[in-house]
Amino acid sequence: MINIDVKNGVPIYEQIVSGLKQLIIKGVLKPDEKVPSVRELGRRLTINPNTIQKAYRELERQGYFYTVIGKGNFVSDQENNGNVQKLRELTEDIQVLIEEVKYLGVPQEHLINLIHAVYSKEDGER
Amino acid sequence: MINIDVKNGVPIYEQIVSGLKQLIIKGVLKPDEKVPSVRELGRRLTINPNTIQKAYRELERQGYFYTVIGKGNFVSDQENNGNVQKLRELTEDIQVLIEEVKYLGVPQEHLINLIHAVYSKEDGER
Amino acid sequence: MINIDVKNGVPIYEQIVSGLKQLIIKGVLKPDEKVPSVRELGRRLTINPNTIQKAYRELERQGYFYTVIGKGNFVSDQENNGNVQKLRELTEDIQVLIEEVKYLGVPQEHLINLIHAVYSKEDGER
Amino acid sequence: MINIDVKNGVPIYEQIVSGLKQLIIKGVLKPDEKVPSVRELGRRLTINPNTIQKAYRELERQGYFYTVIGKGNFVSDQENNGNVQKLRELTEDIQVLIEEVKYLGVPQEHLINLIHAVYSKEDGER
DNA sequence: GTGGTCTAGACCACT
DNA sequence: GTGGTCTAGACCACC
Repeated sequence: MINIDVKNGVPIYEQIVSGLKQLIIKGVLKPDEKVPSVRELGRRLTINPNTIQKAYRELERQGYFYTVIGKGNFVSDQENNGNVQKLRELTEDIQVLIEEVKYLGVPQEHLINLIHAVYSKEDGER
Repeated sequence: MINIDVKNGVPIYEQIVSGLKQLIIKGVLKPDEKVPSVRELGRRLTINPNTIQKAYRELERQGYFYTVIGKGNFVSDQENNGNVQKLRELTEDIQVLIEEVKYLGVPQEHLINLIHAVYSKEDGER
Repeated sequence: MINIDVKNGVPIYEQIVSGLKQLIIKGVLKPDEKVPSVRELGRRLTINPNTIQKAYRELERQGYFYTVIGKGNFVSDQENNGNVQKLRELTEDIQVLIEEVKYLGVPQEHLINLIHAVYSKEDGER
Repeated sequence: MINIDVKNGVPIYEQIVSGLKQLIIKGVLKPDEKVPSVRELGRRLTINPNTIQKAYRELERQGYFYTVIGKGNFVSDQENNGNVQKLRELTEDIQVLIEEVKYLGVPQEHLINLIHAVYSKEDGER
């Protein structure tokens, strides 16, 4: 489900965050679907549940999860998300990276192709 | 010159790295130009010179600086930098971000405009 | 474990780097084995942990270590290390030295014997 | 005559030392030949004569130069050099490097070929 | 003056 | 407990 690489220096909880985010973005996990419990996922990845817990809280903070006490964690629907703020940050990040690769000599066609590629990809089964 | 926020969680030396990288990319600092000495910049930002040192070594490692012992640090020329590896990583980062904003509902025209905007901007006087 | 000479001009952290590299090469430290923590080794050698840190980061950069935050440092497996660049540099270093001893009158048989000796040595229990 | 690269971090005086050593080893500079004065070489390389001076002193210490006061510096003849000590150090350096490339997977034939190549090369005009 | 190394001691993030 | 960051202050090598 998610690949964790303990050797690459990236904190494990962050790898879980981006891993789950990827699954949501690719459409593998769909809105209102239940995600595994912290203990369950901890057992599967042989990782301390505390670490999973931390990742889940972060995903909730970022608006990808919502928690129902006593029931578990679920994937948020992105429709009604006050995501203006997040979008601005992401766009800014993209811009900084674009400026960097431009400085390193990448032609803009290369980037446009990349965008086309991403947008023409159908997200699995979303 | 650079704005440092000591309490936003991002390590100070990383903020210096990205700050100076920005100045180089924007063309404010030009190839072979001398950058402030570690002590000088440390004084200006009221930050310990050791921290500046760490940032400078990182910039050297990434190919943006070169050091002449006893003289100072200088901006590298980007011409012949074996930057294939770095470019691949950057492109991958961009792709992940693009996928994320796509999921959040950003139309691809928006991104294409962003690219055009960046590429039509003339970098100061580079 | 490692002998440090603080007054021979060679930086302490470099002595630690080559010392540990030797232990790895000789097979005393094996892949995925944990190495002493920075504090622990600092205590043993009565050297500041920061200095050990610097050595460990260098070993990581050279591909001999990997770091798991919160767990410790471990010996890397050398299988898939993009070490082409490193190999070229090492070979060049060897060539320069060979030219130098040749000039000083060492017969080539002497060097060939040296190579045979090194290659017939079994590395401990690797 | 000698190429100095101020950008690569290697102290300039060391680059001069190895550069001149190379010229001697390759046979370009022959025993008892006079080498340029510190001021002359400093002018040619646009480098501070103090730095050249330091390099010359180091070459004298290593037995490659001898100084005649009031006349200048000359290339030593290697015959009557108490070079046992130096040879031992060089051989040890070579051995360490050989062990390292062996660990990285270089076959011993590769090294033997390297030796043959160096020894079959005729040193220009020595 | 410049960068490079080292120490002592402190605080934080990760597991 | 582990590594990662930061400070303050010191000494050395290089030019």
